[in-house]
Amino acid sequence: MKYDFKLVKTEKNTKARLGHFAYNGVVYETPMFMPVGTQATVKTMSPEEVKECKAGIILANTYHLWLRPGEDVVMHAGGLHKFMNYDGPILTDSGGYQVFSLAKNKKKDITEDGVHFKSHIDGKKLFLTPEKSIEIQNKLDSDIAMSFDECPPATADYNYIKNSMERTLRWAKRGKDVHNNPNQALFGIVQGGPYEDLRKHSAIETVKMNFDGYSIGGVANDDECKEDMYKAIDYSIPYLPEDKIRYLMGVGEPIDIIEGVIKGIDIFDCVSPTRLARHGNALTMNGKINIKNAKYTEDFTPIEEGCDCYACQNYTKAYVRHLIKSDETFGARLLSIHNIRFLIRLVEDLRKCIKDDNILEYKDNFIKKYYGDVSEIK
RNA sequence: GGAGGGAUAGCGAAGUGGUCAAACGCGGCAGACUGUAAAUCUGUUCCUUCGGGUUCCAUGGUUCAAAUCCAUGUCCCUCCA
Repeated sequence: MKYDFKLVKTEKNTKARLGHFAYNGVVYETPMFMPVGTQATVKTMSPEEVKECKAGIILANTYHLWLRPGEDVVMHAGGLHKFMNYDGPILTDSGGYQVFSLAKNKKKDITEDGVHFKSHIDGKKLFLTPEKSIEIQNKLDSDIAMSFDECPPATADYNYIKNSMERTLRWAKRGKDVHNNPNQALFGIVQGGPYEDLRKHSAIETVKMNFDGYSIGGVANDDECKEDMYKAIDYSIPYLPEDKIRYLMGVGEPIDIIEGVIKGIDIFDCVSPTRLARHGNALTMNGKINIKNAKYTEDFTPIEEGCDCYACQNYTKAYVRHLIKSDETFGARLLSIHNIRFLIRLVEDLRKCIKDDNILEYKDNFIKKYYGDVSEIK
């Protein structure tokens, strides 16, 4: 395995953990936020810009790269790192989430063997199995592969989630059995919705298979409330080993990252910083702002006062607003840089809090600043 | 000088007697976005004290009823001299 994870410290008042993730001679600290680059690119950003934001691991997606350009093309290019020119660690998602998100309103057929569904590009019939997902990820040559799981919708009932979770366990075993790349870590995924018994069972059984790391999935789906997400974490964490990385999949919002860290999560990923950026929104410690709003027309201050990112160091809200309103790609790029850097600054703050044992105080102050006087957090 | 065509909301553009305060696109204003089918999607966009009021170049006319028909004027475009 190319990386080494060490738990360094646990915060005094919570379960928050400080860890060291060593990769190719570089030590990255956890908690960490991982930018998402589904199609082997963090949308609008160059790898150099991603690194300037002090990113560590980034994500790419098995499903998308399988369809286009095809895993063999990436393999012939010399693997994902060479293909996309990123020498930091890369994690590939298994495609399990795409079965849920792409086929949400379309026909799909989830069987014991795998999932039949249709390509979002040309409608071609596709069949993805746990073995196939691992095989593709092997060819992509990511550093961390994810098990192929099912991500049931938040609206699913207990029985559906129970059956789905049990199938995900069988799929995890099948994936692990065919995974034989010593240079690639393989993570298991805990499912089970917001139910304590299901999460517990899923966590215990997944850990028995001895993966290199564990993630909590099926969280932050459409319609899911924060309480259910927090339950999913609380019900899973006690059964995960201390010495392995814990990954909360698809999260997220700044407050959820803070809660996740407090509950013992080490790494996070989320599309929101880059998607929000492309849609004209900037994350700041004083809340999310919509740079398109008329009030920023002549606001010649940085996106966020005190931010050390390239966008804030060199450009004003008025300029970024102009770019976004004019549909210029540079605007989306500057906001993406800022938002990625914002979440990474957030986890930097949290790491310091773990060292200083004052993360709860930080959370209280964050909520006051980010949400203002509003007592209710949506 | 002659022959045609046209003027519709901020802009472009449908509509050619009533169901028109007027499709649609752009622009404007705002909202959503959590392992990216998302540089996407949604709402709203004449005025209003929410009863109603005032619109489709202008003026006059026909009609129960006009953005729509008629007359005149103004401006724009194309073609022929």
